[in-house]
Amino acid sequence: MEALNKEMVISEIEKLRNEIRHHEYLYYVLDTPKITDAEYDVLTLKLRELEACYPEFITNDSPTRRVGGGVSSSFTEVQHLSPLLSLGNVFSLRELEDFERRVHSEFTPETLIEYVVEPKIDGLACSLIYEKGQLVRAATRGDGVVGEDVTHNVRTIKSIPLKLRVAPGAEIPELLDVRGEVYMPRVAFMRLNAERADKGEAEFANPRNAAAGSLRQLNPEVTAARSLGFFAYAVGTGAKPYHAESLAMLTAYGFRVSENWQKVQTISEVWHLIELHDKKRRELAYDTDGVVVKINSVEQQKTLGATGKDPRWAVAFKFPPEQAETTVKDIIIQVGRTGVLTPAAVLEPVRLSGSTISRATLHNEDFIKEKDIRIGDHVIINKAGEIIPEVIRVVTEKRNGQEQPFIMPSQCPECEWEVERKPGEVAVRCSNPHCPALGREGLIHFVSRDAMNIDGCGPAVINQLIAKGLVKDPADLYMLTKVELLQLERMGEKSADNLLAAIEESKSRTFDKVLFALGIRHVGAKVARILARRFGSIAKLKAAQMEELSSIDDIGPKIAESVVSYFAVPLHEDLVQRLSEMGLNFMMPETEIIDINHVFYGKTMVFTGTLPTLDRTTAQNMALAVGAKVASSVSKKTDYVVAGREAGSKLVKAEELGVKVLSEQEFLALVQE
DNA sequence: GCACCTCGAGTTCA
DNA sequence: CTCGAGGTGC
Repeated sequence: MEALNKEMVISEIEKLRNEIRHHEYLYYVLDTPKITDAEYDVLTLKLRELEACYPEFITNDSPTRRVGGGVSSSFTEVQHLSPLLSLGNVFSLRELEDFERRVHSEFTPETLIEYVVEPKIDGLACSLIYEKGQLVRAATRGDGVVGEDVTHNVRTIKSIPLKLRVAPGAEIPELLDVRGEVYMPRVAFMRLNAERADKGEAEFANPRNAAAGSLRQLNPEVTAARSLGFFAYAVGTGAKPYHAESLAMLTAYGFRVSENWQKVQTISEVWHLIELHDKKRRELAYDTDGVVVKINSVEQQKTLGATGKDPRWAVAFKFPPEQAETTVKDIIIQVGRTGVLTPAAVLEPVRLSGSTISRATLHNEDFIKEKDIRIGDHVIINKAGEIIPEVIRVVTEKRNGQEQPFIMPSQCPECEWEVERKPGEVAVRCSNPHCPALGREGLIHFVSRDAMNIDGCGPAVINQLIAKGLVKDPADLYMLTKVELLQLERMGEKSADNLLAAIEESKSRTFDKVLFALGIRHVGAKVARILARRFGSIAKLKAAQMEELSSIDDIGPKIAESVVSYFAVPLHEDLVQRLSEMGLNFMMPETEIIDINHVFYGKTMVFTGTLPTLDRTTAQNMALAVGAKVASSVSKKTDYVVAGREAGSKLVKAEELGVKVLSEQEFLALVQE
């Protein structure tokens, strides 16, 4: 009796939930509501009451549970199941045809290639993970590999099903990784900005920024009130053999998929669709910034592969960005930490896609010459990648003859030294080793996030420290006292304590960071790490000669020369000495040092088959940790193949080529030596 | 010697 | 984000 009753309640609740889910689907996904808002409210209220009576039957996928979990204090990082790739951009028919040519060159002439063309929503990419049909995690794109966990906010988006729509009896996928774009409809954006303006809060520049800001709310209730939408456009894990099938599957599972996608076979058809999308984009309720063109067949996608970050099987055609016209008031010169003189245009401030632009980089002398940019010119600017202002061209018809051609100064604006331009180089340099710009910019680099990461020490503070004569080089930072800091403007007790603590804390940075912070030419974050791990200590690095350095992978003669000549300067030697006395790390932890005598050092290794105890990534990481290179296919350059069960063709090839084959056991024994 | 990729360096605004 | 330049593979 008891059990029967319980089942009746559950079935009643579930029936109600499904009804609500269906109405949400009709309203938010299909845009064809069958009931009024009031009727919808009645249904949800009824469900809430029922759930309140039987809290033990509340499930996480219930439509009443979109907002839950309360306010959190931060976002955690999550690794994507497979990377969320970014797409290469094309801006013209010509570039689109180049794409077509590249694709066709990989296949025989008679191969049928189908393209799927879909609008590119201007929002932010997210990955939604469904386990057994339930939404369990949502993450932003981040750097493509690791993103931020925004599950609690994404749950509030009503066009995202908390539970996949699966027909009764149909199979529920174990794991599904849905990729799509979270966006804010234009109406919602305008309403939000109006509200913010009323409250005297800063307005968002565009719907995309608003969507991003809304998704990064710590309180999901705020997100829920922002009426965000979601378009699904791809499947990671769980994809079908054809992209078009994956889209159809997403539609069936209850996602909103752009209804305007089409499958075509030629680039001229693609171009035709792009023109159509461009014409129609103003009529849509949301912003689009282009059109995505993908190869339909996943098998063909795999053949094409990826180059670095971008897949070779898809491109994003970008609509021409917003432009603005303004005048060049002046051209100024900035001196960077390497002594390069960089010209910048001072512009008459102008609004452009949400912000006011007053400056634009002009890169170098050649750029100005090529575009013939003169002081007083009218110019067209846009924002490259929606962020960085760029001068596109001069409006020559508006010239009146008063414009001043730009002449690169022959002296450094900071120290009046003669500047030089080496043959074959674009950059003009001030080579005064005591140029104040070098010291200042060097310090700014030293404290920057990827180097010593000293918080509360921005350019404003650095400039004051130099002006007051408190700091001349990075080592002086570690001698600062609170009394000295309090002399600075806008520096109170609290900020001074924080800054001192941040400086102290920076002493824990590892050697590779310290090496990068020194700012040796051609030694960026990556190269610094390679050098730090290869030599282990500053003493060994200093002792290294040209040949030894340039024999290292990724280090060529230029970098080697730069490193050797850096340490040959007494001033630099002295700096390193003092920093070392201050307690900075000039040694790599033992575990991070690469042993060049290790059997696998510099060897190319391929892992294949199922290893008995390790998973493949772990094994590969172990190999990388001792300085091996991991490759995916066997060639005559391969030194070792580590093979597990069901190793297949790679093992056969290794045997053919006479490459040494190791078992997991042998690999482990050798790697741990 | 050339093509391709990766890295370094400089960059804007809120 | 974009450019130039360094490094490497063909």
